Amino acid sequence: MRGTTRPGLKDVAALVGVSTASISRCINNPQKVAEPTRLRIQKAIELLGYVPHFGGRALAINRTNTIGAIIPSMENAVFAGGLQAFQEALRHAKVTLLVGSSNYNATQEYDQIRSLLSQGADGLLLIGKDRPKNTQDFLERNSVPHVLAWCFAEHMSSLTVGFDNRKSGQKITKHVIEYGHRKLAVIAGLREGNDRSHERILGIEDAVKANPAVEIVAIEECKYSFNEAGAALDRILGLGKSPTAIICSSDVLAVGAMLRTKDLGLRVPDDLSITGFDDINLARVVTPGLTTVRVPQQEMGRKAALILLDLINPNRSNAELQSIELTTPIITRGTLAYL
Amino acid sequence: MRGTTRPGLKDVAALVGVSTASISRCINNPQKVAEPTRLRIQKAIELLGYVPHFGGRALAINRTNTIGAIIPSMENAVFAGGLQAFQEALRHAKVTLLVGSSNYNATQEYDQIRSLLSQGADGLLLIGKDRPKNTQDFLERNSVPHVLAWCFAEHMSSLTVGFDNRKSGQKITKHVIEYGHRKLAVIAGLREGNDRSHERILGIEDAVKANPAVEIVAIEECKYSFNEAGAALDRILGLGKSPTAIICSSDVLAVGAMLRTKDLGLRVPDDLSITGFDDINLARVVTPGLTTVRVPQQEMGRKAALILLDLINPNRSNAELQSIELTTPIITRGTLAYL
DNA sequence: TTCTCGCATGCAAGCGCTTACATTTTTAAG
DNA sequence: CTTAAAAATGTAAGCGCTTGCATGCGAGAA
Repeated sequence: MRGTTRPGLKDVAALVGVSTASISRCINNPQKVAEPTRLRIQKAIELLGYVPHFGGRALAINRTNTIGAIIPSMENAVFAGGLQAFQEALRHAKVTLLVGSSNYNATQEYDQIRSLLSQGADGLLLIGKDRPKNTQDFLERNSVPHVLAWCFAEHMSSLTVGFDNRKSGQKITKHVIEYGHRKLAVIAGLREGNDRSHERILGIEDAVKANPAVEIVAIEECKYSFNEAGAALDRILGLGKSPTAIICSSDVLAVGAMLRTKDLGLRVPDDLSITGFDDINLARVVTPGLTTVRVPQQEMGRKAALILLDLINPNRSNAELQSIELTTPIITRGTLAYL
Repeated sequence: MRGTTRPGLKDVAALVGVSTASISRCINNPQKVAEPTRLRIQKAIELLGYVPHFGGRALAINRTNTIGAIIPSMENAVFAGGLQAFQEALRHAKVTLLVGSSNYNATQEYDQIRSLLSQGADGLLLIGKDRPKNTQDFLERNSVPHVLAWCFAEHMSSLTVGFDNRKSGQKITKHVIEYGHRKLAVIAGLREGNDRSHERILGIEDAVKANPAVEIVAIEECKYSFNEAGAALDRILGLGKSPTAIICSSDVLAVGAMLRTKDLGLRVPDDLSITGFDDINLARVVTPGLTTVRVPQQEMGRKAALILLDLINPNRSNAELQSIELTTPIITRGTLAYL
């Protein structure tokens, strides 16, 4: 806020006729101020529209009550949903949310981390667990309180709130295999610097290896957009290996593939089965409904917030906080056919 | 960042053997420091992992390089998309984004405004133009640099970047009427405290009034969720007035209504036409595709960011900034039938 | 009445950084 | 080599807020 100088503590103090200390106390420790004074002060604050100056406060208490979150993309509804829940939980604790997005790019993430910290973030929410050494080092050297969401790992220096991407990938694949599919193809997000995508693929491979009759005829990586997914589908079909099911590592990809099948005149699931991952609104809305893996976005957001709030709480109970593993149920709709 | 005390300007100064002023200058005005000194300082900064203390800096320069955005909900993809573009533009200017959400609630919005400002936001992005007097007053009295998106108004104390919701509502309705529909119903977001919804409804009424043969048989308001929209559809159909088209003030509502028609065994558009508003991914993905109004989310986000950056620029050209009006094309897909 | 104690309030010292101004060093002209 | 101007660096005064400590006050105990 620039331009006119806003009212400061001393303006309020002058108006009320007390010292600035009392005003400050009235704001931070109301019970330390006598009732009548408190009321007069509150009235004056209201009247002047006084808002404490952030820098001053931050400098004095060395704390900003701000938490940063860096997500790969706001455009994917799955992160937006998690972020919404995260923010909601922070709001209740009067903590503000700083947001950055990394575009699935490690360097951008590193920059954003530095940026958010230099903006005074008391703690950080990050997505996923794999990051380059320099980023790791930075977090450790500065002992930045942080939690990782969208992943789960027990023995790690960071706390995590999420699910096991590999197991989840395995689970949906088993499910597809149980439906009788033997020739599978995969459309996944770019693995590079994206442990979620990477692990989901590993999980898919786990399930396939466990069953000699099953094979993966193609794995295509692409960006998270309908069109890219459509192109990936084209490449897969172009191979002529005729898979009966396409396992996608995200709903966006799955829906992109479905859209493309429609253009090609193929029917889902009669000609081709498709599964997704995330269970965002899209999955429910396409026809037929997308069989997918539900990711507990809200729960991750909310729980991550609680842990983070605890981590940055100056007088926190020294009880050790634990990583939290959540489950990822399979949501059965219509895109997966029995063979 | 808490815990270990981080290195400060004087630690760096001590290490290099110069005054803190030189360090500061080296960071903010490198050209004011002699080459060799500069190199030694940079090395020391790197070595210590020094990051300027946000509060101190903010206090000294009275600026945070932070901009706040308060959107009604992150869960609606239309805002998420706008926010993403907004953040992207800010990032290029090295400005950080603070986010709040209001849940379509004026009081929460007011709180968030205060909160973001007290977090030091230099400027604010808000959605829509109508807000209670206390909020307006607050913005003015503190002369908060801000821009309003998702709306357009020329003669207003605030700058706007968006489109005319009323005209857009009128336009889609005209379109529906041109398709031969005479009995219309409306499903809209709660008008209360939501000028976008309100104006869209007014626009719909404008179009209807212009044509005596056309009537609105029902207007139902509800929250932005599939289920609420479904319930609204039930109420409308329960009236027995058999409208031939439902105009929805948002894609989420339209898709919710479509989902419900499917459950009821009605066919869209054969039995009932439905139109949306926003043109988010959902609209493209449902079957049949949703005929809707495209809202230029990215463009609004990006342009709002540019204006805001200009507004908070301390040495800004005094060229008057203008509100920007964008167009909202109608996207024709399959949910609107010729009658 | 006098003394104590406790509560409400004021005083003033920083928190880490920037920057106008003062001082020193370097550069270049004569 | 002198000297003035320019460049580099140092000094120190805040920015607005919090908070330990000092002060003042009234109430209850002796």
